[in-house]
Amino acid sequence: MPELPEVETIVRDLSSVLIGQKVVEAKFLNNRIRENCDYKRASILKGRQLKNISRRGKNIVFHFTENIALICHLKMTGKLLVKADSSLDKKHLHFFIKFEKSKLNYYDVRKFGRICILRNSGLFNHPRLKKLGPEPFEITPKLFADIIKKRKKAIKLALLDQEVVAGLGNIYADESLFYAGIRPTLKASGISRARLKKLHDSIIKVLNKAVNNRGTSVDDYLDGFGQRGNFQNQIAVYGKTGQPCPNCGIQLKRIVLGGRSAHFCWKCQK
DNA sequence: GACAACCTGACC
DNA sequence: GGTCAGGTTGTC
Repeated sequence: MPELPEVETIVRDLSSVLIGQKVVEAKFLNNRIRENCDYKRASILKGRQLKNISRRGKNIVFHFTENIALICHLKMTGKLLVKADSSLDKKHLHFFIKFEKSKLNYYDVRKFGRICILRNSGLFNHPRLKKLGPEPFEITPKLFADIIKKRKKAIKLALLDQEVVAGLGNIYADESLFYAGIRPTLKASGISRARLKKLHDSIIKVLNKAVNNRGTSVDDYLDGFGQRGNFQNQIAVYGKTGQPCPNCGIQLKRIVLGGRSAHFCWKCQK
């Protein structure tokens, strides 16, 4: 499940190979993943050069010459690989861009992911980018606390809300709350500024560590080259229900919050 | 603020 | 055969 560190890893992988190359061919093989944007046909990309690839929250943005951009959100099971992976079933290949020297393939078992090709002028106003909160790495502890203080819902749900902070998902929200010693059910607005400073610090540390480990392959996440990440070996609480807390040793708990599982230590997180 | 919907594969 | 996984949108 790609969150900020996984998406960041993919962006770096793809950038190292694809930037500067011209598009030879591009095609949607399944229209379900195509969003209704400016351009329905991927062939609009033909002949254009890839200038840059960037990340905003969990979105990947490809910038082409002549003011064309492509936004991709991987949702749950989307994968962008710079070459065909023989271990992935071809029936899940839904989009591709053939460059001069490389081919970029989009696989998605569940077809939740979305790809949209649009003019640069509309990029900023795309509904998925427009409403995003700040990037965790670009926010001061004070501003982070200001934003959280305005939210009345449970802190875990505030962290998952992309309009609050962009890029956190279930794994890193659980991990950050564990290191900050904060229970996921606490009302966001009631948490002290001192504790929110610690939470901000935990988020930065966890995300940095995960990026340095090329993401978490707890399920089926693969980077841009089809390789698994390494952070799953360093997870403290996510998916560890019933296992001992790495801090105090009592059994970790799982509750359902906002329809999603939250994993935490009953003793260390108050 | 809760919850269904979108999908499929993995697992019981 | 039923349940679960979770990012995001849409609906009540």
